[in-house]
Amino acid sequence: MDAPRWLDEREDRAWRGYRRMRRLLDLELARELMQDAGLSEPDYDVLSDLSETPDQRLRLSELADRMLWSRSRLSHHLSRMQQRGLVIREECPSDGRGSVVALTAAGRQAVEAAAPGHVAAVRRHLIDLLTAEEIEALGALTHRVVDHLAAGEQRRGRAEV
Amino acid sequence: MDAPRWLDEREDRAWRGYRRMRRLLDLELARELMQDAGLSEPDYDVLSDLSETPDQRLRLSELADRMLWSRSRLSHHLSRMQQRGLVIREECPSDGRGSVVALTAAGRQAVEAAAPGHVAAVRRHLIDLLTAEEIEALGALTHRVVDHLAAGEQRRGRAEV
DNA sequence: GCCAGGTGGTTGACATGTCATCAAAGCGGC
DNA sequence: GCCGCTTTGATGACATGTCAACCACCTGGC
Repeated sequence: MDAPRWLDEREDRAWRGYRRMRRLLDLELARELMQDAGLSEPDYDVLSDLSETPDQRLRLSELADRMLWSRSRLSHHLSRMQQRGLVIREECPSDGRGSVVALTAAGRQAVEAAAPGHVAAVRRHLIDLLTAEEIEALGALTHRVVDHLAAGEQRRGRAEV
Repeated sequence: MDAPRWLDEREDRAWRGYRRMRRLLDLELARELMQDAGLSEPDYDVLSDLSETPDQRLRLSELADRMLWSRSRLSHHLSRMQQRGLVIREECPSDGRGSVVALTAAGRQAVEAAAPGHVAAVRRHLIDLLTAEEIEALGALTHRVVDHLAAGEQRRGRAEV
């Protein structure tokens, strides 16, 4: 193994800052969301993704892919949300194996009630603290990293049989 | 409630990119760390923080604060790591309630074996994909957000009795 | 010195996420 | 049409994290 290239001071600062921010920002957003709307972040993400689709419904696998969740996780989570009346499972007309999740009226109300406050929190704790250039840079850099990771996954998918 | 200020296109791009990156980067780093070194990210963080202290040992509360973990979580996790022989609990000489966690020889070996690969992964999937300006910007922006959140916590701590 | 209240850490019950496995249904070659 | 293989989603066992309750000990006012 070659001598490892450790992180220099600036790199280390960025990396530690990123991890700290991730943790604190998550905690705070989750805290406020739960307090104000009674939803966890995963709840909100599911409802939000569903509410953005034209028909307020999605195939499970499609939703899982969008959210970068495993099918198993989604299935468990939807069962809990279904218990609470936020979503409902329907049969898929075009594929007998499949299911479709749909937003219920209560689910739609829940996202609509939660969204303004949640967006405001995201602004207050992140977006509004950044300059226009930083927002631009953050968008560029995160997408580059995401594309790189997605490409890596592709490669791995082909490689390992 | 005022009309919510939704995110504009650039803000949305940054926010979505951030969340996607967070998820994918985490998964990939955790995957490689487990595969190469048999450690989870929480394991690595504990070992890494301990190995950075002069004496390879810390009070539990001190470690919990540094890691932004609850005491409960730390206690549970240390029990598991202790089972595996990576750390050991000692009595605190100066405070009869307290405990101290110390790195074992095996624990030290584990971090030292894991570190080069992990740093390389962080470089490969994040740091080396960014320009010097982006690294600088990421460091600045994350620290600003962290400071803001920490200040908010302070305020809340005083406010709610 | 002693007691009231705070602090440090552990614990158990519960919520959530992961992994492996499974059944049911689709798909494709023959 | 049939059979093997894949895909979809559900499920159960397990790992991990959270929350509230708890004990032991410290600390400060009296």
